[in-house]
Amino acid sequence: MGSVPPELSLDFRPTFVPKTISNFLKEVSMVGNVSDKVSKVDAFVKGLEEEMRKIDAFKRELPLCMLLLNDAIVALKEESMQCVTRNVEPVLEEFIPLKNNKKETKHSEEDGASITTKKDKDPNNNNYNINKDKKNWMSSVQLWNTDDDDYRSTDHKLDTKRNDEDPFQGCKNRGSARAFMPFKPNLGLAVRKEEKEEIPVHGLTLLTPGIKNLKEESGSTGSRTSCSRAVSSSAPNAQSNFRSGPQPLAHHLQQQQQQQQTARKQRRCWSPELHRRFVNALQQLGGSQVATPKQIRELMQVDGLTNDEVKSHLQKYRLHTRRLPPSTTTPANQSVVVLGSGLWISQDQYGESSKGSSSQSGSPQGPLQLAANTGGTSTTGGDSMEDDEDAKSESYSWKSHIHKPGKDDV
DNA sequence: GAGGGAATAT
DNA sequence: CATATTCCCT
Repeated sequence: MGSVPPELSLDFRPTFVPKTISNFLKEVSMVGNVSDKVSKVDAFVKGLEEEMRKIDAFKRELPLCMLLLNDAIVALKEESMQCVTRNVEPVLEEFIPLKNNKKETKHSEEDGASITTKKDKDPNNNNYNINKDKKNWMSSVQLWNTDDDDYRSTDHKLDTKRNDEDPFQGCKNRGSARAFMPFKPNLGLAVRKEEKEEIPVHGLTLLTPGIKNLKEESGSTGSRTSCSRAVSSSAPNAQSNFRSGPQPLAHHLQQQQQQQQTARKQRRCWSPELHRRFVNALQQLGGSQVATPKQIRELMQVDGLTNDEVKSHLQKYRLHTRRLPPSTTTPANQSVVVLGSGLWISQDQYGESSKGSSSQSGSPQGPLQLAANTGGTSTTGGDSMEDDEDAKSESYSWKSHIHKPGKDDV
């Protein structure tokens, strides 16, 4: 951190030649190596920032300078980001449907699944015939979905706020359930650290429903998470409810303990946005095989997300992907075959709401269920992808995102 | 504690 | 069956 970029140091070395931004960009664009590219840009930005700091004292005298500098910085940063996110020597991974595992038990290392150049040989194309029809799994855009929370009770306010950055906007329901989380009456309290009702995240908010389930440390030191969550009577398994009679306290405790033992955390499903971040993080970290849960979690910057959750997600992700051999050519802008945007989404919760038929009422766009879009975006083209996120469906699955490059996918 | 893998629950 | 959580081991 200490080093001063050449642009700033007083000793002008030959390395530093002032150039216009457009020249600079031109130059950078010629650089093949992405990381070089990025570091070049970053260095430049650094210089600009330093410059800005310097003239900060004179900002009143040089307002336009400030403006220009700022403008340049922002633009370059953007550029840099883009380099990183989409160009970063994409770690090529492809999805493999678990189902077909049988066939390709192993040895499918060199599957050619990919990008463009190889069409002459792909022996196992059949393996990868993915259902091109994507039943994407997201039905909401929220970060987490859980089965538990009932949406019907939320009275969406649906105000017209639609920030582009607000992941909520697409949310079917409870889009704006920020300040107040309508919980079921019976499960009143007990919000534990993990189950914060909402967690602001970089413009993302992560909602978790009220209750995951109870789990406390039993006296026997055994349990790992000694989370003392309030024992609301409405555990998912609601066994507790049944006999809440006048029984001795000991009994009660026992029951609680049993619950704790048996009770599991409510399943939370990954929203598209969340998953997008996940994938993004993976890319930055060099692929699912090398990224570690913690790193991923930190990169994702999602509050409330636990290592375990990431780990689990990662585990599954790895199951579905295989690293592709660093393709010889690697033109740096070939797109990666990553699952575009699937996320876990809860399984039931959507359809069945008995009373508030309009359950999802909130969704601004109306209840688009299974989007009919079957068109697989042909990834080959360039870096346009990850746009299929709007499709919503009730189901989720990795396979729905597998993409087969070959035109003839059978 | 973190990571990986596997058992188990949903 | 697929996914999510938890357990076990290192």
